[in-house]
Amino acid sequence: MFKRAKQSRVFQDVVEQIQDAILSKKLAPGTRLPAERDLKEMFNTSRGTLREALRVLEQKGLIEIKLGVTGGAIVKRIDTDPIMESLALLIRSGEVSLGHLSEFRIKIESSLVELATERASSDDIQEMERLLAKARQCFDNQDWETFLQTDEAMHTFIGTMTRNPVFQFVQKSIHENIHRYYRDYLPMNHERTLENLNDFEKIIAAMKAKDGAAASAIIADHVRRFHEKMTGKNP
Amino acid sequence: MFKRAKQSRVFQDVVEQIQDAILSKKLAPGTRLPAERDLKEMFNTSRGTLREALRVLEQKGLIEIKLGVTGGAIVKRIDTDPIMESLALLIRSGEVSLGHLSEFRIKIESSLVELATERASSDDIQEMERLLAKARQCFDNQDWETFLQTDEAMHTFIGTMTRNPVFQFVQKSIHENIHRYYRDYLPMNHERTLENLNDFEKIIAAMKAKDGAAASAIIADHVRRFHEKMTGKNP
DNA sequence: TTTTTTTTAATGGTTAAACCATTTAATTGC
DNA sequence: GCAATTAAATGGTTTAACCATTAAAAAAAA
Repeated sequence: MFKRAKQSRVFQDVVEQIQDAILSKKLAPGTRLPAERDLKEMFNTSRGTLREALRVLEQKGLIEIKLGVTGGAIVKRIDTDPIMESLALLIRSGEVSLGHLSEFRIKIESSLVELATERASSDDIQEMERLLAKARQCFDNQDWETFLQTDEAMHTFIGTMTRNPVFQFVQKSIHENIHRYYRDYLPMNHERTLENLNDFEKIIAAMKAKDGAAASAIIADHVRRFHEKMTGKNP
Repeated sequence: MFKRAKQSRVFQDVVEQIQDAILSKKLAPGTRLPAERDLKEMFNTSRGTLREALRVLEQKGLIEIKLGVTGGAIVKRIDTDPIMESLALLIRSGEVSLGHLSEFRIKIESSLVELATERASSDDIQEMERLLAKARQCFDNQDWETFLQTDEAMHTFIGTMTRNPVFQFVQKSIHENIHRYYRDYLPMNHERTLENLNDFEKIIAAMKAKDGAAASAIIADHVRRFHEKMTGKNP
């Protein structure tokens, strides 16, 4: 029913105070906290304990610590990096497999493309075309590493087009982690590259026509082919 | 192109060594690391620096630190708690709104229920019925707090039924964080409670019939009603 | 003997003071 | 003016001691 009341850990109290100040916008991103030697006085603690608190805040992605005379703890804008780092740990530990990830991707990515199509501005579509053109160039140059990067960028950008940060971070997490395997397990080849290019061309066309259902169907098929190859190779 | 080679931070090196040992299963969950005073000798560092490393590992969810004579750093089984903590930070900071979350939920939850229906064992369905019965009891007793808990447990359990940890953690994250708002903004009332009970009754029936499409349609409607009420009240 | 209480020892948590390494700004010398 | 040097502030690290918590061992009581 109840949890223990007080952890008897001073550094936790310091973490909570600074975290609350950041979350309540009392400390804006970019703000520099006082120097360790000053903070330790404010919190009436030792420097070691204060530093443990700063370490935790840094790991949470709330502050960034810089060296040198103008250095110190700077309040960061909260982003999805810590989530992605934790997800990467789950994957590295084997708790989550590539099969799990790509199964999830089949379900989520068609919904995501549909939403992106509804909300796409003409600028968004231009950006997609720019990325596709870049991917084509990589194909011509046989620069598969940059091709993979551009492929990831296209998927991530579709996430951005949803205007919903939840979709954005899910999409970014999934693709960042899938591409890690991708590079390791799948030697790039021309067929796959062409498949990808053709798929994206069709998706952009559907987006221009505001045909969410069509865009959704194309990406579903695109992802399913990928899933089958991956699970076929890594059962 | 390149990142700076060495951070000149000793504790980072300690973090990486221990993290790698855990991820490569050289240190199994439940293993107790040597005492701080021994570890500091092994890494040839000071206790303060070593403790900063342990703090980071603790925050990453890789170890748990206990007090007392049998205490110390114990290797944890990696789970989704750190991801959910980070997501909660994103939400608290305002980077993610309830509208964002529930829009995502509409898209994901029907896929999730469909998958759960495909994979449901008879034990799973029994557990769902047990949870529904508990929810009914809360309704009779007008115990809305426990009702909300049970509602969350049912949604989370549907995630478990997918047998896919990605769906599980997404479902758990979403609902844990939605219910936080739920409690704050929506005074519980009989209509909503009855709606929820009826929805779950239908979903369980569809699961028994292995009718994923039906189960999916019911949950989609269930979530959509919730989304409309929430976005209506929090525009 | 069994139970309760006390003691003990190992562990993490904290403090203090000093020194090292990095970085930028101020100073110096040309 | 410009380059080299110096100085100062900051985080990073070390050391040595003490405090607080916990569970096992020992002692006392029943």
